[in-house]
Amino acid sequence: MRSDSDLSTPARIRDAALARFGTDGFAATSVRTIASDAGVSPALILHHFGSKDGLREACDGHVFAFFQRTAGRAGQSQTREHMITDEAMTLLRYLMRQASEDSAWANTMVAQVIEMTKEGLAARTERGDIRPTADPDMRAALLVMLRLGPLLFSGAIERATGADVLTADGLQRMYSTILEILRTGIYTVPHPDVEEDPFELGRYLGSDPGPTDHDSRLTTGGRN
Amino acid sequence: MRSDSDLSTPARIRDAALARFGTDGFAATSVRTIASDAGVSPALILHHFGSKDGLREACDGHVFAFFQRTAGRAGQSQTREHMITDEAMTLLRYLMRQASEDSAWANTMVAQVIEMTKEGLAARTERGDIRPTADPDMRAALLVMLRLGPLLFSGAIERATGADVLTADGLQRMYSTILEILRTGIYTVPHPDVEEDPFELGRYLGSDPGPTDHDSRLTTGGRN
DNA sequence: GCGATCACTGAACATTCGTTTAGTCTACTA
DNA sequence: TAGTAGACTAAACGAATGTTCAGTGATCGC
Repeated sequence: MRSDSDLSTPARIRDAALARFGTDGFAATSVRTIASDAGVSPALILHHFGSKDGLREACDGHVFAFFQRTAGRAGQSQTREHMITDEAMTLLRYLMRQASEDSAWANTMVAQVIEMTKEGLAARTERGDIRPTADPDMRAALLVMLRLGPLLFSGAIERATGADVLTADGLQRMYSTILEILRTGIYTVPHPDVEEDPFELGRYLGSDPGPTDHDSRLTTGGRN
Repeated sequence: MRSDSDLSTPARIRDAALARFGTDGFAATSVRTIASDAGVSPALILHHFGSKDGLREACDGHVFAFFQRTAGRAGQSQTREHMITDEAMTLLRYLMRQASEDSAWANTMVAQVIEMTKEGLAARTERGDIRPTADPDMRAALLVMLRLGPLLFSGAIERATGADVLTADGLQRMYSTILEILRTGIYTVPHPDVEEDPFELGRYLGSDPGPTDHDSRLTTGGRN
């Protein structure tokens, strides 16, 4: 295990940026915040990376390089361990955050992940392990979303389930349930009546959690 | 169909804010942008809502009121239509965006959606329609994520599948595939060997899509 | 007609933002 | 040992941010 101080200064800055961009988003994170996290001056960041955008590109590059590296070890893993390391989780979260903010690079990257997932599923379908589907692209996309999307909603998921999916324990619990769903689905029969669908949005909302008086302003009009 | 000009000015401002906050996020959206969208001066927004935060609370309240209203019509829908209206989609996207930005209100709201989904699933499990599960909370959370999470990743999904999940057609295609997964899962046998899991992250990444020179800065050092 | 009220705006406010500049300190090289 | 290069910072820059303020014009009750 390397400690933060073992890293070069640019790498320390980049890691601080990755964490902040991943949790708070690009626009909501200031250069000064990253500088403070990394223990350097704001000017040094621009000295090394040219601009805030340049820093983001360095983050993109680091994410790509990391997965490029781990991709080389794919299929050679000796363990049954599917767990994500803390480092990979930070990078995946950054990637998904960037995609949610519609970064062209991140969108293409996620699309590639979906593509490779589709290919993996197709290969196993040919071998008979995986069911064929009417829409392989969409199925692969949804499976990637199911696995990586929750990284951006850890707060809501924790409130609902008590599990923090950003920790190893919570992630394990999530993966178990994902596998359960992918094994048998959720219906007892393959062709259920979906009319009474549990996702009908109308029945979704309960009591208002907020401290706000909400729409009242729209009727009382202004405040002067 | 009402047009924008039929709405009161505060409502028009609020709708512009909902759209912008939902697509770009709260921090990345300026009061001036919303004012321009709504065709008013920035000062008027603060006249009606007090602050940018007050405007967000009004958005929260509107989202809550909308679903509170449609919840009253739950189970009474005469059609088999599970489609989301454009308005509901905008509001759901706003809600998920807020949750992804860790808004306490949105997190609680999404947690409530998960809770009600869990209750719906439990009731149907008792009737024998839905399989029991070892982790009802997590399953409900994942189903909600599967359905609503993609609203924040429409760009990546479109790049991978060609379907824009923010339109009725794309959404229909997504829902069909979700139902397919929930009917039978993806495995041909209920207890597959998950060691060779299609989600293993190592095999995920292909060629770099970016125009960036990436990590090179970290080794060449600075730019001066 | 008159005062009050309220929707609404232009201009300015203070703060924060990303960025630039000038300069210090350290380390290596000739 | 003089000189150069690069890591690094304090201070300031202009632009953008959220917000305030003074004021205009219309509407309404009296």
